[in-house]
Amino acid sequence: MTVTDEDPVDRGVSPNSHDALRRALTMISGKWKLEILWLLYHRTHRFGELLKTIHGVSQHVLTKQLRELEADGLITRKIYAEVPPRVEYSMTDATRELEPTIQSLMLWWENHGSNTRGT
Amino acid sequence: MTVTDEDPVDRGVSPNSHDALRRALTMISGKWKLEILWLLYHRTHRFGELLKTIHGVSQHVLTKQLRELEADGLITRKIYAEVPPRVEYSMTDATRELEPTIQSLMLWWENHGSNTRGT
DNA sequence: CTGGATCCCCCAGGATACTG
DNA sequence: CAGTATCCTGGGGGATCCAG
Repeated sequence: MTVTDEDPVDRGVSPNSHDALRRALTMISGKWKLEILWLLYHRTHRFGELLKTIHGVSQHVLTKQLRELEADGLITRKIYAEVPPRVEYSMTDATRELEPTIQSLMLWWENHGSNTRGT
Repeated sequence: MTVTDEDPVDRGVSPNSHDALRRALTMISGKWKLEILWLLYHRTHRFGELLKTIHGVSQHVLTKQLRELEADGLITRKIYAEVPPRVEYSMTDATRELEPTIQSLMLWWENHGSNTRGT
């Protein structure tokens, strides 16, 4: 320990780690992203399914969030060139490996976070 | 509302977990919160120290983020009734226990997140 | 069915100035 | 030194309509 206020390395991370962290958080901080990922953890979903299942989200926003998740490599978008268009979204390896972290956060929340400002 | 057509898979979580999760994420999603927490992991800091160390943040915003963190029980604010006002911020138990989760997220980022958009 | 294009609202966050 | 009080802007997210 002996953290002399000048020793940036002590937990095995670089000084700018919080910066990378912020980006990581941003990737999953969209209002519906967690719910989307959650559904995709179970199985592949079509756009319409997501729209129906996630109550309260509009196509516009859902599309946007999906696009962002895709750009961040968190989900895969597969388009079927059929007459009634069909698009399926599924998770990626990255998403799957993220799950333990999510679990970790959830556990923490249950222990410490849920009893503060309940706004 | 419960999950609809899929089996209650269970990764040890309740149906509405994504909701709680979002709140947990929100708690640490402020633009400077991670950096603040990071500094407080090392040691207690005064307001002025944080303001100087965290480049780019204004008093206004820093104050706001600190207030939010405090309201969420992530930091402690101690005021010394001295002539030159002194206020010290330090982390709480909750914060300390959150660290592994943060580490987990960081590791994930290094493995999967850093090679997508953003560089 | 999927998902653009528009318009709107709200608020986190930035800049600046003023006090106890 | 620490913290308010204003004012301002960008962008996330909502609603609605149009299109391939």
